[in-house]
Amino acid sequence: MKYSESLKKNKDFQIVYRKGKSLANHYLVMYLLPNDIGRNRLGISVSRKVGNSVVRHRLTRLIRESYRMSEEHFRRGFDIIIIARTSAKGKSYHEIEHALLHLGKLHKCYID
RNA sequence: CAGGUAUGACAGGUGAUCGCGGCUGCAGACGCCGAAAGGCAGCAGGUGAGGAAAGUCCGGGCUUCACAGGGCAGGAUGCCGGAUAACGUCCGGUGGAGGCGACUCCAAGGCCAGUGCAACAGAAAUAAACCGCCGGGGGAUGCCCCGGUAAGGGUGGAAAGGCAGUGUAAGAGACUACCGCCCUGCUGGUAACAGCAGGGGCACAUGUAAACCCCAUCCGAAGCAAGACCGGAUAGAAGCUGUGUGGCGGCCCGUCACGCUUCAGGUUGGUCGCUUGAGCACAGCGGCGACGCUGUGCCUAGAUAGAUGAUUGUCCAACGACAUAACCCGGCUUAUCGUCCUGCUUAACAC
Repeated sequence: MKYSESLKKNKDFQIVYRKGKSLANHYLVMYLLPNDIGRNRLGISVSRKVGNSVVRHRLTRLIRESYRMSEEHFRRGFDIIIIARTSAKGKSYHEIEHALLHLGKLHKCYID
């Protein structure tokens, strides 16, 4: 992705969980923490409770794709973690995308 | 035709746009990141999950522990022969069970080595007389006593081989024929076993060994977070001192190495292992078959928070099931929307 990379280390996840702001809707939870590298780092978490490996992979792909398609609308310089909730299981791309953008607007990091 | 049965194949196709992981080339260049080891951005080309990738139930390779040793304990397997690297898998047989049949199923060694267990019911459960039957004695009606009897009744998963006859007071392998069982011999078969002949009257007498156990065969352990290498950082304090600690799954030996234990703190980045392999395809030969041999051709994911997706057009049997490689193979088991090929079979029902 052009302006973003993925959040990998467990330690970074812990920091965002502890210090970041969180907002949620029916399908997703979003944690947000400003960083100082001028780029966004995206982490996606889908717990085993949601489903088996195939279900979890599909959800991460849908979330990543939704973010990628509207990447230029997000403000830069944040660590973002998206958590899929159990109700997101089996939902289509459009539903997931809608939920993600809704959260972005709530966090005021999404600009039309 | 329809049903059944066995085996095999496929697992949405295709176009456009956007996007992702390896690989090769440009390129041992230039640039960038990093303390270093090392790594990365760009363009082009090509490539990129399954029949079960799953469960992790077996077996093997590989790696390290000492190239892995002795004994005990423990575990696994269990008709015979073969295949294989190996197996608890597969193939071909034997025996048993089911089905009209094609065919399917099987934890299929040993309770005349020993020990244990067998609820309830039943008179009695490894031991037998409740009813009945028969004989004798007593009493007078519907019974009592003694003895014989396992053919009959009843209980049970199982009651001293079955059935028919002879026999008898009534009965009984007490005796006889047939069947079964056990023993011996012969014939066929590599063998499991089958067939035939002769003998034993049949035993300390039932079942259970997914009860202990016995017999035979096999098994060292831990796992790719295995392990090898490169680079960086670091801080100690207290205690114990040998019949000590660890390598080595449990115990005893044996053997090798070494100070050890507790508390506190810090670092935890990179490369390799990582895909050429008991590999795949085709042809020929050998074998009933599993499979083997030979020849020719091919290279077909390799991530490390983890790549196959999204949008849309179109086609089909039309919301396309189950389910995502993580060191690699051989199996087993379980999940699954459906579609199709081929062999074989058909009693009853329908035509």
